[in-house]
Amino acid sequence: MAATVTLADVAARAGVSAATVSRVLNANYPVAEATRARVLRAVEELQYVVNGPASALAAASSDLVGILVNDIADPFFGIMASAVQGELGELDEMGDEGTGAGVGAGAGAGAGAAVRAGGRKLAVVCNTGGSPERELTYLTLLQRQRAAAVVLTGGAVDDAGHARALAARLRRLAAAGTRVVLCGRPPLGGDEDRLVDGDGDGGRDGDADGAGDGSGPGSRPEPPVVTVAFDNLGGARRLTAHLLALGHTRIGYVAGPPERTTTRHRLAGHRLALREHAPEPCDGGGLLAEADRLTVHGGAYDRASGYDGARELLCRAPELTAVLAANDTVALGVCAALRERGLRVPEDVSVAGFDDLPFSADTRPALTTVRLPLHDAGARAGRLALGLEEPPPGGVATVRAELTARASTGPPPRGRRG
Amino acid sequence: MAATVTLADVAARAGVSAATVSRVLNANYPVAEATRARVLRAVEELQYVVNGPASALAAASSDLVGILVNDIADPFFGIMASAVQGELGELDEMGDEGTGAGVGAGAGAGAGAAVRAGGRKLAVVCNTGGSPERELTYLTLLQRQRAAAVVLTGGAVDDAGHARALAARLRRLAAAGTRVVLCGRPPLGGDEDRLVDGDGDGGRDGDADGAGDGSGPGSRPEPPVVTVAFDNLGGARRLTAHLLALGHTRIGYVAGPPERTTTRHRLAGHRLALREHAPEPCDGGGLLAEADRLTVHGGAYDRASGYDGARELLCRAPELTAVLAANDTVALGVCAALRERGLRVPEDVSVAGFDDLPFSADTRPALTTVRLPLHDAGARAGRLALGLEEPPPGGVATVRAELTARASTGPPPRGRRG
DNA sequence: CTGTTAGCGCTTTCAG
DNA sequence: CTGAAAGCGCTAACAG
Repeated sequence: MAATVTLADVAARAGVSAATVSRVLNANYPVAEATRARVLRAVEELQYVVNGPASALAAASSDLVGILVNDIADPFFGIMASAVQGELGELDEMGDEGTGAGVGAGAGAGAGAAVRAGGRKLAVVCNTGGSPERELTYLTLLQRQRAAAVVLTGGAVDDAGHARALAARLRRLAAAGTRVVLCGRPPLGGDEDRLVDGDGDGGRDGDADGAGDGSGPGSRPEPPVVTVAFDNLGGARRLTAHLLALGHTRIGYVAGPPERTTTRHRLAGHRLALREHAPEPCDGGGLLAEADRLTVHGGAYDRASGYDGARELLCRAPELTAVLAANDTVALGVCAALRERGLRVPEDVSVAGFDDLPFSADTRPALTTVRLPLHDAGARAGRLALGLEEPPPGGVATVRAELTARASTGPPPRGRRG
Repeated sequence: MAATVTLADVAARAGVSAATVSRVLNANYPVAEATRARVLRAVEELQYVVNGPASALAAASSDLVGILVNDIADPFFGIMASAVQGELGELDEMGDEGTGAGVGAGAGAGAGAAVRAGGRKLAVVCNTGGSPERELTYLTLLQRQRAAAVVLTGGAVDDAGHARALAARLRRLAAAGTRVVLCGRPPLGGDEDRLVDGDGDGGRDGDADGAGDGSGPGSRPEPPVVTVAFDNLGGARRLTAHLLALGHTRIGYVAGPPERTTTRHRLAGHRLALREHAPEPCDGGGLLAEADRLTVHGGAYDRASGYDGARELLCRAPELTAVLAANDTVALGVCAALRERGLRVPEDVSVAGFDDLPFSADTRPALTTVRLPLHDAGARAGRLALGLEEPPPGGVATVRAELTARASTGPPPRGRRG
């Protein structure tokens, strides 16, 4: 176990002080070119690798950026995480190398990587499995590491207790200098619970379409937790409206786990559309009244939930002509269950998903869904996490969820029209 | 920005020494129950969070476990990563809490997470995007953090230069005490290049089944890099044999990026089956001779490569009756291209994938593929990384790749039979 | 069982 | 431009 080489070793070898080596490595201070070269050579010869903990301790900061996801095996998160990470990674190669060229070239590919762990961020993704406890745990771990930033992706668990605990920890993180951004999840202290007590922000977050540069100088208090949210409600509403317009009135809904914000918002959008459909109270009430019976909740956003949910729905209401799924993966399961019953999609039953994951365009029939700009949202979150982009006015950007009608939805079978 | 609270603050508040607080937090030393409670309360009141870098520096070790993946948006990696992480996460709650119960209960859910970041590992996944440079970079970063373990998943780039650089860095990591495990990738210094030079370890890595407490000081030889590999070659061979048995002889192959080990091994298996098919040199030679013309390489393991590849193949050899894809995702693209040409699967052309990702059973027609035990392999890698499981003899375990025949393959169209 | 005493390896003023 | 020195916050022997 070769005694690990330290800064001091490099310094000795290069015949300079540790301070100088540090300055060369961090490129944050002028150093004579000759000295610099000597140091770099020593680093190379000794295969020196900075001791992260030590430098983090001394500098009171680290280059860790944490990305929390609910399910790493789900492309929904994979795509966002990948986009976030992509933004961070782009700071590559010669940021402010000062004297430039020589170094990058001189080091050579393989070995170069060893030396330059310079100003690069270590983006890591943490899989919470959707558990609030693990989420908190990871946040603690990240806080412990003095992470530079944290990005939380995907819906949250909508429980007052956890929401409060989470908000508290997030604010503490932010206060400690870690940038916190929410991506694909509602703003902190969401809908039912303001939680923004002590902050005393006078004005409502009014500016719907802020013309703003948002860099409102000076006056802004603590760096807030910034959010890139999806318009789940709006998307779901448009999706249901699409079905309604096709003539469906018996619409089943295989929702996600009931405690998740994503589930709730999509469901809310669905019901909103239902309510809007018939201006007269009685009719609208009719569809809405049905809604409860036609909604089942799955235990996860997975294929199995879709399969089981659709079977349940079919028992409960064999008359339905359309099934909405919590997301595309769930929709896959719904289709499977339908086929098993000998029902054709969309001739007998229309099916729609949500998210527009890559495979959705390739299923047969191609899946009608609501497109979420996962990649863009993730990239934006990444930039926000790095402080490369001005936070949106109010700290919250809501990105549009676009109806993407494909072949899995069509008019209800003749004679069954609403 | 509330000045962060330190161990000393907690110690003062609890009226004990810093050492005692440390002992309580790490539960690695006897502490009087009363004192312990006092400390815990102080921690709670002060919302203290351990400074990771500081403790890592002092203890010369960290609780970071890195999982490297080629593409985090690909479920292939997501599933493995999730499995690895699952193993690490299971160490949860009261490992060796000593005095037991009281604490876990006393702390309360939300707050509990804050305190106990005890013996838990921080499993993080790093997305290399398939780039060898980024792989090296992440390894450096991880080494910098003195990671406890590193798991590299998925195929490698089969280039002598990179292989050497990678092997070198991996061995250095291992030498520095980081456990290194390869999952779904061929063993280090793989097929063409041993690379185990200068290490001068007298005895072979002898202790096959160390009765070991593992903490064996000093005497332990180098902890080897252990591998959980997939039998890509065997799987591909069985898959092609399946097609051959159905009567196909014009089999197209949309392979992955040419430089990847995974691509090469699968292709090798395919060709092996082709060669084996006809004992007579001339026939076998015939199929093999065709193979080159019927093989196209994609730039990635994605849908687009499948789509483009299939189109190319169709131009080149409209007579083919089957198309093998680099993996299931690629197969999706292949099917899309085929459909576009008005070709039915499997009536006109059979299609098969590889990996058996979750969606593969749900596509129409259900995809014939080769099932890889992604989850099991990941879990095993996780256990290996934690030292929870004895390394396999020779340090390499090869897991089977099983042919999973479904509806997307069938006999070639009448009159076109080989 | 608990306090004291040294550092871990690096960054960073502050002087040259 | 470079060196010297003083910690960053925690852990790990040692003594009590």
